[in-house]
Amino acid sequence: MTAPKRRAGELKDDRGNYQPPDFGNFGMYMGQKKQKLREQDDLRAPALTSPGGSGSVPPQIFHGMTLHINGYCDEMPLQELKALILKHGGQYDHYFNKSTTTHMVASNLTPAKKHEFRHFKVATPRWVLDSIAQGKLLPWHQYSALTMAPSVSGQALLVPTVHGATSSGSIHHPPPGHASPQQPTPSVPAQPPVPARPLAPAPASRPAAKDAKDPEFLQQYYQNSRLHFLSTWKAELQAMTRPIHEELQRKAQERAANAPPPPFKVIMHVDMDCFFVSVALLSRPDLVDKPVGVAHAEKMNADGSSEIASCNYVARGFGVRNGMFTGQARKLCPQLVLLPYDFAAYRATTAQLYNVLREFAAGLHAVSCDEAYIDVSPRITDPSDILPLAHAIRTEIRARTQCAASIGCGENMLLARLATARAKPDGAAAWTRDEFVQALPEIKIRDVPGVGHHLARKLAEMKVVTAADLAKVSKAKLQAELGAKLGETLYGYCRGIDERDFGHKPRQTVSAEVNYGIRFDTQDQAHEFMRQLTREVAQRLHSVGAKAAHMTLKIMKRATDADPRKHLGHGICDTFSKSQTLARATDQADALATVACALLDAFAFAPADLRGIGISCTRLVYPGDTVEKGSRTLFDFVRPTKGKKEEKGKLDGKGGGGGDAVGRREEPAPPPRPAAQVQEAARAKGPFRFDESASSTSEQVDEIMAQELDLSVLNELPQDIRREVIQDKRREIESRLRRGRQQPPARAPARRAPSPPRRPAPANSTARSPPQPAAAPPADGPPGQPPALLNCRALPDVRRLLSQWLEHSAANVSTTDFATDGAMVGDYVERLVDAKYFDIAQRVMQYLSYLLQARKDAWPAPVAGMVHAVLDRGAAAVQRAVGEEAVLVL
DNA sequence: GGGGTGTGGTAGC
DNA sequence: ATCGCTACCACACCCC
Repeated sequence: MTAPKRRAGELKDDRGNYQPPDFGNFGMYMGQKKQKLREQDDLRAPALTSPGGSGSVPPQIFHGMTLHINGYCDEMPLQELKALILKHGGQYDHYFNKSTTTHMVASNLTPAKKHEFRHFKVATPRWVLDSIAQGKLLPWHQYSALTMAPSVSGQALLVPTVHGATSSGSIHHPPPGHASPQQPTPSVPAQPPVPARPLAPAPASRPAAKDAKDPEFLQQYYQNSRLHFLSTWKAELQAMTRPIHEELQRKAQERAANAPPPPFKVIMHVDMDCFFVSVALLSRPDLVDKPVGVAHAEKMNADGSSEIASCNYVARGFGVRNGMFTGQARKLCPQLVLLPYDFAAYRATTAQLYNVLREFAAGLHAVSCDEAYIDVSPRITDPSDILPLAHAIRTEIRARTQCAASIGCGENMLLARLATARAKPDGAAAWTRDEFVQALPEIKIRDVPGVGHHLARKLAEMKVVTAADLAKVSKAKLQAELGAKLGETLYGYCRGIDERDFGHKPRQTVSAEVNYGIRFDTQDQAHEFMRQLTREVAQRLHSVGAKAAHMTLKIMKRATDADPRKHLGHGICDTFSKSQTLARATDQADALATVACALLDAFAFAPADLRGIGISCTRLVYPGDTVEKGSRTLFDFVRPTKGKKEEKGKLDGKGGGGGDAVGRREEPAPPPRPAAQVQEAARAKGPFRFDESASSTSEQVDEIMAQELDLSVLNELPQDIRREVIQDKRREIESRLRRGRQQPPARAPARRAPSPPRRPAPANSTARSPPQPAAAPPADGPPGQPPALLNCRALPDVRRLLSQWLEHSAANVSTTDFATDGAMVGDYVERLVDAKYFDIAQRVMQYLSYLLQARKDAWPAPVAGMVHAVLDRGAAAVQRAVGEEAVLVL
């Protein structure tokens, strides 16, 4: 407990909270979007990225790139430079972010910065301007800002002018084809090697964190871990593609209404070929026909023990494989070229890939950053359509990403997936079930989905090596040997049967673990690391809008002294886990840390034996999530009945309160009423009805509980006693609240501390006059009434409806049909724009942005996601209508 | 037979 | 050096 604290969080880049100066009317919304969502923008706005769109668009030379401007720019105002970048297809990071920023622009860098960004692509503004002038992307390294003479004082301490300019080779970057295959090629060809380190410690740059004792370790580690990248990016992708999938399905169903149903199901499995390497080769075209791998490696030596994440087919020809250590790979292939990771570039390419997919798909299921399933059934009328379509998709992917993709096709995910193996590299293949069954002997059991290392060995013992062998085993035997479920699944698989579908479920787990660099001498160090890790987990919980009611600690403990090569790896370990139900659901790092440390101590392991630590949070609770299944969303209450627009909906009060732990009684269900009356009723009750009643009460109670209960004490109690204590406390607080609340606050749900100041109306608008009807149509607009949202036409009514709808959705996540609801509101915004009610559209969007900002802390992710989706649609509609890129690219 | 906990396997480059 | 993550599933075994 004596270890120094309170610094680990500081370096976290604060991606939120950034308000751009002014970028048009939608700057507010666009600017407030987290950078994290930039990929989502890309995913959602194909019009922005598709080449050959409208003729007036300037050449999108920075397409797929994300630039960050560091410090001042000598040549022109920053805003102007930024606008130029955006106009030419680039994205912009207000803050440098290692996982999204692809290039940095800087006129000059301090020595410390030079060191800090020594591995990064940093070019001068000239690069941007010259590229634009020439209408094409010039090689950044010819404009490297890292090799410019330092223009600030203090560099006398540096060795660099010598090093930086010459030995770094940045200015005279080896031209294509230069790399000598015989020599151990420097492994960082795409980026300028490291200038010499300052002799005196520069304040901004510190030595790389070695192990988990270092307070910077976690941050640095996650920035460099490929598996962390893969996992987190996958989770983000799935969250992003969920609404897209539902939108695609909705559209497909609409179309299906007046068209014959697709004659059969066609699923495609799209997979980029050796993804990391393909992306790396974009900046090293000279290496395309050389053996190349991607790995961590400053220098290439024979005993390198970093893992090769991805290698190209040339390298595979030498026997090099993914996952192999670099040293071993070098023995097989001395001329192997190793390139560094470039996570930001992978992100950019992924976004482009998914952009293509959504244009072709009627259903989308993200598997990873380079791999997805799409349902293309509606595009197929005859089996002979399948492969041409696959090739068309491949062609489009190549055009947009410059990388090769392979596609497998089949009637289900299994057939598609296994067809891909046959399609690779750079091809397409399709399988009917019969063809698949014919091919069983050629399918190695290890290639069957769900069969990993362990299972393959087990099956080999049963003399099962190919899928054909598998098919010979009876279902009973498979189930006896492998378990009921797995046996059943595999029995079906080797007959071409796969029941899986594109189910997109919300996340049930949020976890973080580190099994590398864990080296502690004292338990205090372990505790300090635990605090960092819980801080990380808390942040992730927060970002998905969940609290956790249960936590599991996973420990890897050294099993032998043999820690052969990877001296910071975990080596051979035993793993242990211990879990604990929390006194109440929380997303607070401190509370998580208290429990995690207690769990760790309960193991009583020697700190020096620890090799890995993981924290996993489950039983996630989203605000107001305690509703019983089967209740209805607010929209059921005003939603037109299936199929018919402008019909009145049913009123179903059951879901209204969004039952909660406090045990509030449900309201009796009033009889159905026309929507207009519903609106009247809603108005009478005032906005934020749901907040004031159920969820806010429960949140308030939670809040007070959090303050008044000592979690660490509570956790010492036996479970049943603990439950009693908690329930007593709850009752006490509730009654206290009831007594203290004579007249409920007008509209002030209890909220966590750091929420933005509440404002009655959207930011920029002048004082609102609530009861007024909507603004009149614009002078140049069409005559007549603006479009309505469920009979609400006037702006105040629309606002009220939106606010109720969102609060209700937030309180009923499990039963809300986000796709339908989001689509309905999205349609409304589009109709406003299409009918040229720009001012109303703008105000509606501003209001949504405002709600998003003010309430995002209280909203579960799907609600925020849905609002984002609506805003994205609105923004896209405005762009179409107004035809201005600059407004929106942000 | 309904709940819990702890363990282990798999997937992506 | 070197960056061995993370979500989900299924199971065995325990308790009542």
